[in-house]
Amino acid sequence: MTAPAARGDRAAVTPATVRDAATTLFAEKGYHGTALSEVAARLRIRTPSLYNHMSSKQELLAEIVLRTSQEVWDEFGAAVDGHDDVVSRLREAARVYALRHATHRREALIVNRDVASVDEPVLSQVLELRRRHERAVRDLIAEGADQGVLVVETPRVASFGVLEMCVSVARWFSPGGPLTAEQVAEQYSEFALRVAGFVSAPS
Amino acid sequence: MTAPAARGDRAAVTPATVRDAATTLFAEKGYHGTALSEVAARLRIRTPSLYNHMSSKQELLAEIVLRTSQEVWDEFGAAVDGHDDVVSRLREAARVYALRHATHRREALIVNRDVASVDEPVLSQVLELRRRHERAVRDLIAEGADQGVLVVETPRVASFGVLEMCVSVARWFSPGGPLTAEQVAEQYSEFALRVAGFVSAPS
DNA sequence: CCTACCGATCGGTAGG
DNA sequence: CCTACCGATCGGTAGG
Repeated sequence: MTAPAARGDRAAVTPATVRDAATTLFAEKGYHGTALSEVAARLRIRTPSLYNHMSSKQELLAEIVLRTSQEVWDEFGAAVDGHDDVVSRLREAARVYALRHATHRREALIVNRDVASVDEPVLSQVLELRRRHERAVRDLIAEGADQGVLVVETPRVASFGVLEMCVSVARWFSPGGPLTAEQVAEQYSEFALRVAGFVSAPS
Repeated sequence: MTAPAARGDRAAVTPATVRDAATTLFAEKGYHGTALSEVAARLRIRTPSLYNHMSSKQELLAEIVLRTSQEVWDEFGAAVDGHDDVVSRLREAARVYALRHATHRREALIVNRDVASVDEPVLSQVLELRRRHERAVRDLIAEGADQGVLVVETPRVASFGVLEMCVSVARWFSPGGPLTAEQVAEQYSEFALRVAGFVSAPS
């Protein structure tokens, strides 16, 4: 346990910097595996000082998870907007979802690992946003199957396959790797169409 | 905190029943989110009595994770064995991997959530087993691409897509749902071939 | 932003 | 298998 450094060595602490430090540590060690003393140490302050910028550890988690879930739903809407055909809508939905999981890896890992630790009433809000997103993608695939442009046995299974494949980008992608987040998202949007049974040259 | 029930109300406690109770709770609440007192309560005994059947909480986690990782690698070997062509090998590899994640959901959730909490030297053994499995699947896809029976931009990306898609079955599959584990595994093995760019009727 | 401190709970041990 | 108990650590508060 080292003492905090002198004033000049540390940046200003704000609610945003506290949330950012918590995001890094929750992603790395999990919500229950992270002590607030570790969050404080990252910011070079003492644990009680954190309470000038947040109200509780639970609030930090709830904010991270709710904000992320809301952004996912908003991005989905923006992505499918302006595309009329179901294949383009599915492609864009998968692209933005995969892209987010490459560019917001920490938040994605927290949501997928610790969403069950979020207290009510936020938990219900988060689950509702997730359900809406899942439903929208499932409906997209079902619609494509009805139109005959997609070929799937079970839309529900295919939609889980597509969505969870995109989610998992957060688990292996590295910003320092050979591919950019955009390149990976592009490949994954192609994977999504393949899983959904899209054939560019129908027979 | 209720007292343990009378003798006749509880089954015999053994190392296996302790591990099973821990598996259920670790999967549900995470390793750090689970107290040994909860494991004991599930077995209707007091916390110190657990130590007659295990040596530490960490040992429980290490056993679950190592055993599962070893089984994944063994199953992969058995699945590809006896198949000569790369497409059949990939199909069977994906099928058994998806099937395992539908039938061993608790263990899968623990491995994917808490593997980083496993202490050395077990952690290194686990990571080595995972690397071997990943490498074997990547090599399978690369080989198929070389032969021209699979079409992928980047074998590494496609192999992550395939593997992580199968992993995620553990996150949504329900044994009481409309599909059996075998039916889901069959669909996922088809998804895997689609992601890897297999076309049954080559042009 | 800090020191001092709180009650609660944790994993684990002693010793039957 | 239990009761009794340990030191350590947790999230959080008091009061500057």
